[in-house]
Amino acid sequence: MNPVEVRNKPRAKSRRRRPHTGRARNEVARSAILATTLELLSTRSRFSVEAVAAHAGVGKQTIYRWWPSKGALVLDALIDASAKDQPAPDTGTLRGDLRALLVTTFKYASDPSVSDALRAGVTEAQVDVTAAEMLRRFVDGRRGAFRRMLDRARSRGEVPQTADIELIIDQAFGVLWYRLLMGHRPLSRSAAIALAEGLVGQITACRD
Amino acid sequence: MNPVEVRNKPRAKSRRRRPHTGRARNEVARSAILATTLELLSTRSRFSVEAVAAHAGVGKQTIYRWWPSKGALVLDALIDASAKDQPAPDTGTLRGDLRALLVTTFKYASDPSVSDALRAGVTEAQVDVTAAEMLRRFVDGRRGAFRRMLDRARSRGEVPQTADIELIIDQAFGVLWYRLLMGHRPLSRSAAIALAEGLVGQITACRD
Amino acid sequence: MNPVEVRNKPRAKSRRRRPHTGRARNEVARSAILATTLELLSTRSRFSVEAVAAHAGVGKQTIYRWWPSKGALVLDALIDASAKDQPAPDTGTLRGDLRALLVTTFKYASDPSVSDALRAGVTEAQVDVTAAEMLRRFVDGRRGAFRRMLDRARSRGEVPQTADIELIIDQAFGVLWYRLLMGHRPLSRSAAIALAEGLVGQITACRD
Amino acid sequence: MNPVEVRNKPRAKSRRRRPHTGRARNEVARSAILATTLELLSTRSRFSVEAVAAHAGVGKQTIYRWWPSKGALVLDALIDASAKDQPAPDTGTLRGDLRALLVTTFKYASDPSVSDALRAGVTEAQVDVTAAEMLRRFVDGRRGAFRRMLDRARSRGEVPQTADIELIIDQAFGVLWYRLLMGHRPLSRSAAIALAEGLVGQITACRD
DNA sequence: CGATAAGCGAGACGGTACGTCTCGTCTTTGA
DNA sequence: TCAAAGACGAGACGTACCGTCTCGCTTATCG
Repeated sequence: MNPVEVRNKPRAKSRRRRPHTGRARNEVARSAILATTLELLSTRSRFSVEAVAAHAGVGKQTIYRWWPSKGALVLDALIDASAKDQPAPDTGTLRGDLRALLVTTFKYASDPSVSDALRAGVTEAQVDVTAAEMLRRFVDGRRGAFRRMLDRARSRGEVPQTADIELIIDQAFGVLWYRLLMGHRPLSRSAAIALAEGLVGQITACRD
Repeated sequence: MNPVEVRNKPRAKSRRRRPHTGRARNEVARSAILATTLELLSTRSRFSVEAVAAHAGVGKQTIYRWWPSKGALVLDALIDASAKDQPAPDTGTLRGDLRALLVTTFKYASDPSVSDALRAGVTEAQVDVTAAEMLRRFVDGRRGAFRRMLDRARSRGEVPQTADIELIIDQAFGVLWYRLLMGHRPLSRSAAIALAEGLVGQITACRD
Repeated sequence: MNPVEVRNKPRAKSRRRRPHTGRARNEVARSAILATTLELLSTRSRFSVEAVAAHAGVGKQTIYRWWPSKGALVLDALIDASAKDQPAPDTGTLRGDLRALLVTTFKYASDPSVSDALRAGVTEAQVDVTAAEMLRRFVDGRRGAFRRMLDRARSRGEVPQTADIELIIDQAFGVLWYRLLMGHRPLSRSAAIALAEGLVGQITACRD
Repeated sequence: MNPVEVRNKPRAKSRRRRPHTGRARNEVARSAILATTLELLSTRSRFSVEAVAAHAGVGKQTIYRWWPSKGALVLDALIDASAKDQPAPDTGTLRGDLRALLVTTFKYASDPSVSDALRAGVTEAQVDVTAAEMLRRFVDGRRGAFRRMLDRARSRGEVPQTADIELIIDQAFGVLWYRLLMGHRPLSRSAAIALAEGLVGQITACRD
């Protein structure tokens, strides 16, 4: 399942002897809700929990039983969607890895349904603490993959000790989110490649 | 006053002979509304047009007469606030200019009241077309200042022809917005300096 | 409960097996709304749905869920209030019945809270179609009682065939509403008695 | 001119030495306002002062300079319209006079534009004190004509001393307003005649 | 197998805010 | 000095959602 999912409602009082009684959670409903969420986020109409419930053929309470707020639902849909995403390959060189990761990430984020979810996610996170925490975990996960890639390159001697890895990561994802939110320029493949090239130059320039 | 302001309601058909009749716009109300908007955005309570009207001692209609939506108001307050901002100095070198601009910009954006307005602005822009256009103009203005600085450096021979100026700008503002929205790391002075250093390295690395 | 009440929203498609789903209507809220409506109509301050909601401790939507408009609410409150009203007795003679009915009706309509509701009801009905229909039903109900009384007298031979019963009723209620709305003269007991006397004279004068 | 008109706004400060300065009152505007008021009351759209001003090509303040409130305007339009109404003839008999007066009055009140104004007038009077006073004067004027007619008949010996003239008048106008406001039956010529007949019967029945 | 304990679709509830409309007042400008 | 134009503070309108609370039902698990 999805380990990031919020599951705070049940388990209020810890009772040993009876771990669970009653009807089991309906997995069909769960995935219908998440799928509908992504779908409604894509159509640029106003997104509402009410609409998700109606469209997914589900009671509103079934949503609020498992997600504490609208923002949490949006973030969970986003996380759920990105779980299917496969990791970038290990090409053996910093330039190759960086290029592969950025191209993959830009391609993924520029898918209309994903980009709408990303936009909605960051929007909700500005208003909803739970969503903010979930977004933070999501972002940290993505940063982690990036960091592992750079650490691999460093162990191969391709990254000098003086290089500020976190700032490199900030620049990579910064461009992604900035273009996503402002829309002044697309998340194209060529942009990903140019960015990779620039960051390689920046990293190697640190050698001096 | 502010040239970016939305002024769509009056003046549908241009008539020569009578440029304006009726009571003039109340500038006191205008600035009270914008000031209150910034103030309410800073207090992390839910921001609403209703609250702005009440707090500014103004009728709700007076807001809607001049701003087509909540988002437009937020963006105008942001633009109005940033108009007071002074430009970064011309230091004569790429490194100096870049560092000065980034330090100034980060300092400005990390002011609590400004950062809340920036966050709210980008949030509203995701939902409100007018706000999106205004944000776009705001962002373009900022990018313009950055671009002029890089062009100056290029004319001094500090920037090679192969350097992708737009991408450099995206990286700079990308880090700003990314940290602002995710909050994983502050917009510190040292971060601005490190970023300037990295971008200088990236630009000069293009020489090869 | 009240058969005149508007109940248009639910039950679009008749399904046998599940006559009702979802939370049941809150009868406490319903009567609080109607009671508050009457109360606010009595205080001669401006009557508003917003005030009813606030004063009854109820959400505005709860009012609009059950009443299609302000006018419908006013009329329903009026109808609900008049349902408690008891019928006039059967005295055995036209003069007695007529006098009893008019005295009762005038007394009822001159109660300050009722008269304010009646005034508000007819006022709303001039602007609101639903309210107009409801007022019409209310008025028809009252006319019906009057007509049954006259029919009883006719079957006793006290009312000639030539008498225009509908016009008699119009005269009786006409005086009532006219005095209510213009306020030039009160709905006193003596006026009711004099009116009864006059109408008896008019009815028996038809014998010639 | 119209003696009933409210003229409270000017004359705020009594200055002797200069009985009149400035531009004289624009009679064209005055009648345009009243005519537009009647016209807008007839079209069953929502009637507003703003609409009257726009439609009459007049500033809103020009309306409020001469009429203290919306209700006063409505009532004045009503009074102005009914001033053109000619009096019923003196036929020499109670039956003839009564019939003539009722037929005339019903005919006048059933004119669509007049009936809409009457309805609006009584509606406004329920909410607006000035309108209420004006309606009262209007109603008293009409009652006066009726009363003079009955007094004439009484001096001819056609009306016994015991007859309650005010109640007779209440019945006549009561039927008018009641039908006007409830709309259950039209203000037809035959109804006027039947009512006249009934009231004659009622008056003469008092002789016993 | 029956009792108990959830989960579920449906939908009413108290609220908050939206963006619109109109009231009656105030102010500017041209005639 | 008047009148048109129109901005203003105020406040109600009716709608859209929020997140919560029932209702009557269905479905697991345990004793």
